[in-house]
Amino acid sequence: MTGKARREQLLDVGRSLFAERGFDATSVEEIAQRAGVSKPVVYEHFGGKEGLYAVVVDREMSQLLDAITGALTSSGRPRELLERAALALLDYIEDSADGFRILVRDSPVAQATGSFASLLSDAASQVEHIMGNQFALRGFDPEHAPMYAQMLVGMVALTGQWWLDARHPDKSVVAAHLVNLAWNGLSGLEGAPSMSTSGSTGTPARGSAGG
Amino acid sequence: MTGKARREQLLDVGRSLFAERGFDATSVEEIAQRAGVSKPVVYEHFGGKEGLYAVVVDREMSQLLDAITGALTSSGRPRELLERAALALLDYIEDSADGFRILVRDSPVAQATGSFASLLSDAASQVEHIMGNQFALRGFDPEHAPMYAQMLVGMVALTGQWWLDARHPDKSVVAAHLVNLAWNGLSGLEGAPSMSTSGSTGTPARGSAGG
DNA sequence: GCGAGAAGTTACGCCCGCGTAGGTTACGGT
DNA sequence: ACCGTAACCTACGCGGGCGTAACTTCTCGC
Repeated sequence: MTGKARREQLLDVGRSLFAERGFDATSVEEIAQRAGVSKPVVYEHFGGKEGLYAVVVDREMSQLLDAITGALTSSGRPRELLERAALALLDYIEDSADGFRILVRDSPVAQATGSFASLLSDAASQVEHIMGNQFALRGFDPEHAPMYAQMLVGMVALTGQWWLDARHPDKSVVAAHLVNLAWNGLSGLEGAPSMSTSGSTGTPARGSAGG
Repeated sequence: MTGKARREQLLDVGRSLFAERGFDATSVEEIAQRAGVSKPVVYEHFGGKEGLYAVVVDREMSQLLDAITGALTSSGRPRELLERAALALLDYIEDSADGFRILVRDSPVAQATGSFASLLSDAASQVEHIMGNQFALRGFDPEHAPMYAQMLVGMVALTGQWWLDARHPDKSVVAAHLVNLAWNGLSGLEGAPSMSTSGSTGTPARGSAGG
């Protein structure tokens, strides 16, 4: 097998194992064994366990970050951006679940350099920028923008983490409900929200429930 | 030193170290050393590293869970319950930061039995119950209640995680803004929300000059 | 004063998993 | 035919950290 191909295979195997067991509990021996080779091959390609892990994390990080950044920097009203960003995350989770598991389940290595927390704060700062503008328009204290950004990011991120296992309802429905909550709040919740891209209908009932 | 006292001391030292380095990276040797004793003492009291860790996690789990459950099962309108639950979490984070760090930073051991994820899903199921009632009153699909519960819990939890390091603004302000977003949504956001009740630990909400 | 037991110590065995040294096969160019 | 190189293997050194065995105070209650 050619070196390049072997390298990619090892990355696949490593990603899968790291997702399943975590960094510490995964041995180089096991990675090699599952790839059908012996240990030194791994060292040949990545210089060690941390090297392989670093590449895996780096790829996943940039993939997810690109998707989210793309969504947040596209043109449209803030509500649409939020919707796209949520959907981007769910898309990523759907077809790269292992990668997401790795990012969520930090590691001693990535802790310092680039962890999931840093990715979240990166996303949050983008949201923060958008919100800062809106706050300025409405005359709110812009100092609170970071906090609200954090709340939104947290809501989306942990909902994604939940959906990772639940996988139901469909991601577009989840995204619609996320936007529903974020936009309308519990007091003005719509019963059956829909994506803004496919038209907006619903029951806008801004009456307080009391109770 | 008496056995009971030594046991408590080891728990303190262990909590601190586990919070700082994580489970794997913390050695029994180090725990013993920082407590001013030798390794076998730890084994005498807890049977091993996992034993000590289990006790630490169990205490933190039940402490936090009790606080949140207490808030969510108290009497009042749902909005007040949310507010109290958020404040309960922030209270816990404030005076037990190390414990919170441990819960967040799961471990290979606790993964199966009781991890932070299980605590979240526990909290979520309580929220879910409350929301199910509200959904029924409003004629919404109750099947979506778990999802909204997850969103709320996620929002609060990750905001707490952010506040763990930020520590600003004051926790009562954070709670007020959490409720603001959850209740009013971005479209109906208030500029300077205030608590509907005073803080549980006697720290009253500070009125700040809104923009 | 003196045994009993609680509290603690030093020293060791052992396993696991990382990383490396040195040898083996296959294949393309000359 | 023959050398060089790329891919790969078996086998080992080594360290760290868990858990334990056997020995030493220290302090009571009598």
